[in-house]
Amino acid sequence: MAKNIKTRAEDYSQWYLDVIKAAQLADYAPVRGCMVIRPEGFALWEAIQRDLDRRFKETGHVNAYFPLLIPMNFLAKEAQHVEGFAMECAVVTHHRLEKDDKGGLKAAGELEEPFVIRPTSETVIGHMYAQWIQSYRDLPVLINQWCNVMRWELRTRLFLRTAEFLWQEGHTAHETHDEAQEETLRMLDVYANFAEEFLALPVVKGRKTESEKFPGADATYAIEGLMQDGKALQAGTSHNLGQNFAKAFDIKFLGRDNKQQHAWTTSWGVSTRLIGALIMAHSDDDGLVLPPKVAPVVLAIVPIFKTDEDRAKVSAFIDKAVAALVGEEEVAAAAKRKQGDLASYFFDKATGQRIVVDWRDNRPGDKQFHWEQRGVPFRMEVGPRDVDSGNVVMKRRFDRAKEAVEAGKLTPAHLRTELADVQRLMFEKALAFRNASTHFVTSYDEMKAKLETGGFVRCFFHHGKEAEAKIKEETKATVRCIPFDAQDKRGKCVYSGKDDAPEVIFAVAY
RNA sequence: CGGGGCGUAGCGCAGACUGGUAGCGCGCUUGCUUGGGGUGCAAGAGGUCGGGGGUUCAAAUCCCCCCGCCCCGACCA
Repeated sequence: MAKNIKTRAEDYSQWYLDVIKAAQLADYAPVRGCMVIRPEGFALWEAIQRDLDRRFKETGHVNAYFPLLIPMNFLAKEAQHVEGFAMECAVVTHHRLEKDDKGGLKAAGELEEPFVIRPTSETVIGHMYAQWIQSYRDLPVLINQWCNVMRWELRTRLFLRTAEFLWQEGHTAHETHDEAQEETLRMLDVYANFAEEFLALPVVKGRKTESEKFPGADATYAIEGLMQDGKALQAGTSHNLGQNFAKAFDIKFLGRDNKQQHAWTTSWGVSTRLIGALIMAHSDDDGLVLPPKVAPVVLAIVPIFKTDEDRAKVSAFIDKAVAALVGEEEVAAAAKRKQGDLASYFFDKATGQRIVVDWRDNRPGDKQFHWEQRGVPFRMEVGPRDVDSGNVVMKRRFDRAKEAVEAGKLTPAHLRTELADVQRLMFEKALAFRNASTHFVTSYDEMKAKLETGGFVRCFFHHGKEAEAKIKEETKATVRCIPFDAQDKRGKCVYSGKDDAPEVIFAVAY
């Protein structure tokens, strides 16, 4: 039992924070609502970036960078957009500091027009697109940027909702409505595939209702995941912005028909919130559990020895095992860059994933907890007994399975197969949980009862601002989406009793 | 912004009511010991007691003002 982590049953919120702390993923920053992403946490973001960026490139997108500061008046140009974001913007009003009479500092140089720190970049990017797009020949524009944004949230939680967070935002411009719609759904698919294949997180794809959509969008689509406490988490969104931003920022081009017209734009994003999703979806009472594809360290080897003689014996055995896994060349390279008591070897150069041997002068139990809490998919114990028997003990983090493996079988192919198995099993486990936590209801009473226990509640519902607000008040649940997989099924609304309502998914969400 | 709570070592806290040498646990450093799931012992380092002012021979402690943080609510593509 981990003594520094509360159990999920005891206190789910505290468990979440304890897991983050124990795995050293993040820390609170000196500024309210902000976090420091520590190396162990940032490695997860890097893995996410690496894989997603490849998927963006494969769908024809390129990266660029737009500025952090946005003229305040830009935000006001799109009516719904300002409505949605104005309240949570941080504003820069001065451009320099000077000494005050108490030996401190005070803001000098007040700006004529304040800037906002970007809460999202539709406005500034729209402004630039207006200059770049003149003809249908300039379309489509398919740009993504990786950056930070700031939203002055009143209540924050590490990774899930922080005042500043890292994300990527794709912004595209197209010649026709249909093309923009196709792009919007294409990127939703990219997110869904990424979540399921890479994060082992099953998601539901669907459209947001009017009251839940992005301010300024014609339509918002999202992927929704289910966390272990039965709450839903929006894991990614893709917006069809229609011509709203094109009109607000004057993105016009001369079409094939020789007429001036507004472009059709989209935007889509995922954030460091995905790290929160990873933790909440897979981790257990012993700490972090990482899907192998995300794990910076795939195998941690814990040597066990008492005497110098044993140590030499164990060390020789481990050297051989590691060489079989990473190759002699990598062993030599690792020896050169080695610092401290952790030997670190690249198992996969393309992803930077490593194998570590923990030579620190701690007790073996300490080391087990150390790597366990960090979610490392496999741990291997090697002691004199193992050297003598020719077997090693492999421990699988995901389900604590323990297996004696013949040393000769420890090949890269074997480890890759094991990692792939865990990746698959983790997805299957999460999927089984989600399916077991999804209920179809036919009455409002039944819906309320199911929402009490958490999970996705599917039902026929005539969505609309008023009804949704009322239901949220009564149950805390919101319409997560109008799922694609319901196709065009129609039925009697659980709330109004009227016929011909579409199927939606309700859940209490983060 | 409304209601409640809290600021004392890196972290978690006691001390305050009743003013009198600033403490405990964890962590950290060093040494010995131990080593197959969080060993044990010993020695040691570490402090503007959130800030300013006041009362007093004397303030972490009493009084006044300010600042910050946390929880509940409002807010949250």
